Amino acid sequence: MAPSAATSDDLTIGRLAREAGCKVQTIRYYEQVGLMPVPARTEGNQRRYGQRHVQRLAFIRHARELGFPLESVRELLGLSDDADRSCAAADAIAREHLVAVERRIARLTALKTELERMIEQCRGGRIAECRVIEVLADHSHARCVTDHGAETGA
Amino acid sequence: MAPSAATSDDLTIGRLAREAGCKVQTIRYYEQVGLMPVPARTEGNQRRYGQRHVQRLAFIRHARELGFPLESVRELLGLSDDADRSCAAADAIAREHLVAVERRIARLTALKTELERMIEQCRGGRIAECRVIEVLADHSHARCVTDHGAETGA
DNA sequence: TCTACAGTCTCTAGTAGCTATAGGTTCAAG
DNA sequence: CTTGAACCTATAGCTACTAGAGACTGTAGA
Repeated sequence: MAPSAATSDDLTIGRLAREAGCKVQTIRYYEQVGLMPVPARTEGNQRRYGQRHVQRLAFIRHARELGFPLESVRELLGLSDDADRSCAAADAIAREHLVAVERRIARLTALKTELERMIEQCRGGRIAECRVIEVLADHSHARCVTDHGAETGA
Repeated sequence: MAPSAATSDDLTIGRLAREAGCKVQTIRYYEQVGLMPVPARTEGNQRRYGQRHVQRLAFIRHARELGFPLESVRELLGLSDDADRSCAAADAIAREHLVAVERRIARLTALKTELERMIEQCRGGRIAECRVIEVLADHSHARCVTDHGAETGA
């Protein structure tokens, strides 16, 4: 066989980013926090990547797209490195994440209901009679369905 | 009538926080970013609050609990100060937020489906055959339902 | 070989919305 | 007068990036 050029590290960070569909900065960030291994460098100090980097980055990005926090991604990566271990741990991480997602959905659904009620009741008059403002100003009179807790961010 | 003691500014920041169900730091933060008006101070430089502050903070907290970002809260507060204006603007803000919430629900529901599929297929063997790891490692084989975009954070 | 210029480098700061800590001061009760 | 809880300011930290400045590298064309 000829020496495989396929595994040589010849991808620039820009190309890797394009293949993974993420930003160059993001890759550098992953390296910084230890999710991506330190790559080879050219004499001019530029990073060069190979196939293992492509795969690793794909794994990370996919996990992120599924909403796993970086800390979980880190654990999953660690697990995936050891092919013989039981996959119970990976399963547990996925299940936990699923529960978290379900909680967020429930929370957002409650918010949605309340927002709909609020908007529906608005008759489009003056602020003084505005149902939206009114509800916000007075939680008790609004007799909110939920005691809507902490989920707030975008 | 007796001079109303009810409107004098005599609440400490700690008491205000307890009434609003938020942290002391949060109130100071709201003051810093201009959502809460600058309160009176004692000779010893401690903040003292009155009823208008209680109401304003309740408004803010309630809007936050409904998931409005601070920027929207700011606008809503501005609108609520002018009782004669049309409430169309307030209505628009609420509707926009509702749309955002609905988008997030849709996104999370797609994630939920995919996580469920992934977990369900896991037979609990070794990592090498773990469906969870496999799906993460290889997006194409996983034939994901969604091209699940950007919603990731907790 | 020289020159452009796109791409890369490091470092720093910014995003949202708080939360936590440090080190010091004030208030109210005993 | 003393104690201790609550208050003060200022700063850093959280997640997961993203954007920018200012300098350097790699490569294609003349």
